[in-house]
Amino acid sequence: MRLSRFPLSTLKETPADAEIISHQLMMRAGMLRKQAAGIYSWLPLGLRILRKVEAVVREEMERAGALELLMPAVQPAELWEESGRWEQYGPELLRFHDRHQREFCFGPTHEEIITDIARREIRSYKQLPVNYYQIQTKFRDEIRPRFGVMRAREFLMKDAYSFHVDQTSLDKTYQLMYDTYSRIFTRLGLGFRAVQADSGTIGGSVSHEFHVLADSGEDAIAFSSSGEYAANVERAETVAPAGDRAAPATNMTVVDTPGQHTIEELCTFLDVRADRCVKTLLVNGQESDVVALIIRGDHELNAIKAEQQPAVAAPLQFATDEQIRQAAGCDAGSLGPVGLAIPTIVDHAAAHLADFICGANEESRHLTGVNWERDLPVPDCADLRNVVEGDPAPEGNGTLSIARGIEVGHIFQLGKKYSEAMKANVLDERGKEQAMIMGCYGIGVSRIVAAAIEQNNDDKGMIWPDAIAPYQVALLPMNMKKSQRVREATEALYEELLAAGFEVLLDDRPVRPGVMFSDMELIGIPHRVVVGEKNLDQGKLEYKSRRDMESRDIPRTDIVAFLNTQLDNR
RNA sequence: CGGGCAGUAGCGCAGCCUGGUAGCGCACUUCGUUCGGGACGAAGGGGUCGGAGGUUCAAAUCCUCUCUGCCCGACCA
Repeated sequence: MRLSRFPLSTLKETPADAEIISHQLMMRAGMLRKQAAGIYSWLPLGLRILRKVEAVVREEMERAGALELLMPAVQPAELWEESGRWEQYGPELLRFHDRHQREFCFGPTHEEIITDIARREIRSYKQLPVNYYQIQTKFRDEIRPRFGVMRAREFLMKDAYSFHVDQTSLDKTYQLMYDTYSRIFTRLGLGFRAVQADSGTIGGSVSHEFHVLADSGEDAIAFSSSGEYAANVERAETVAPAGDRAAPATNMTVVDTPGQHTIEELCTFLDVRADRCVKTLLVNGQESDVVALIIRGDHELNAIKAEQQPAVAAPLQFATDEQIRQAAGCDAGSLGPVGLAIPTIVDHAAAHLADFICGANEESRHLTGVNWERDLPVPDCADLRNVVEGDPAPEGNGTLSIARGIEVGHIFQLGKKYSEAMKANVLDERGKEQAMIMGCYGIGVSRIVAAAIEQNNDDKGMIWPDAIAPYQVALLPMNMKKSQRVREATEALYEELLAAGFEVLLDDRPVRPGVMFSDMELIGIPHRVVVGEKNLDQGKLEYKSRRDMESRDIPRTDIVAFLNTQLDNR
């Protein structure tokens, strides 16, 4: 491509609403234009990258024997009513109706459609297993779209759905998809981790997420030092402390704590560490009005774990100030478990404390030297908290570390949730009708573009891995306007590189060299060849990798062979 | 949904308090000089100041309503 025919509009200044580096660079490079909150146009430069990601995903899905199809973006409400999700899904589902007042939604995912297809197309176990996939635009009406295409409302996704006659077959395909995803992210040049995950609203049991590691990631993932265990913090299990609780050493004492409400304030006031305190959280109960959850002062409640407790109402909802006053006779900042006459669940770590500190259920009073059994009965124990750095790993040895990740892939074993609800049956070997077992597998294609930038950038701009670079080689003539030799040499080289199969971006604009350099660096073209008079005199060309600090001279005659050695996907 | 901030040229912003010719930088057009790291000079084009209503001789500026965007928001217990 000749840049003289490509409306590249790079910006020196960063648009004010772009917060993270990938969004800033995509805007500055002119890859994207925002049309509305969380809705973007992909301009030619950006689309080339998106299509490359798509191509790698498609190739690997084909290699894994999956079959591409294309389902409608607009889906009829009836199918969603059949699966029960028309009620369940909530405001994230964009709903509308046609001129006949029939209800539709813009698909946020396609379990209903694919299950409908499978129940019509698949009759016999002999046709199984089968794995269908598509690469298609989804819409999820996120509360707070942000970070450009990282968390957009409209986005491009690869979604796949497999159908099986038994669990063994699903296990096999699930493992194949796990391996395929690993291949895809490796080919895309991304640093990633597969982690155990919560399956959320899609349903099902077994599930893994694939995260690109980046500090700007919205998810926290925990992994063990031994490398055997990795899980989203949402579902990473804590291990109950081993051994017996220490024996009480002090008496329970009421202390005056005027104006002390937060754990932090209390710790400073009493000069103790937060792990000597417990905090008491009141949430709405399933049967009782409220339920008390007790966790150690330095720990955080895990909403998913709390919600899974039978006594706790789902979705998790904190008690109002009024409910708290009614249940405990005080405000939230003075709550404690002693003498609290409501159902109570305590986290393992808090249950292991001796001589701890808590609110006295009375304004400006706390209790110190509190001990389970002696001062109050031990309530039900459960895993209620988020894991923290240094916690013991739940499986195997070692401790947990926590890193930030961007979720770019998610695979689930769905089981029969949809096939049973929608009667997607096949005849098995004995001629008996059976609901098919399903798996589903998603990749956020547009999000990968942003994630790749988060992982590959410097102060000059993006640095594309060869596999997804919009163009592989930037060809920059120095002073082409004046120098006929440079012009002729560049034209010849351009044709030669194209003929050799390279994707070349020729900067034939009448601009100064500095502009070319900084533009090519901003848009992250991984390989750069400069044609200048001085080098031509010596029969050489100048090459520089986007990742290198220094350029080097390459004999003109060797350039094609040399570039072939530099590009890692040829 | 709640709280905060902001809408002025494609982008980044000033002007608003104290009403009176709508500005600056980048980008864009033309000419000239320059030409290996975002050049310089000169001359230009581009605006219903988010929208509606009001106050006033006069509104980007003051008042009311409204729309849009951005940021923050379960956890003081």
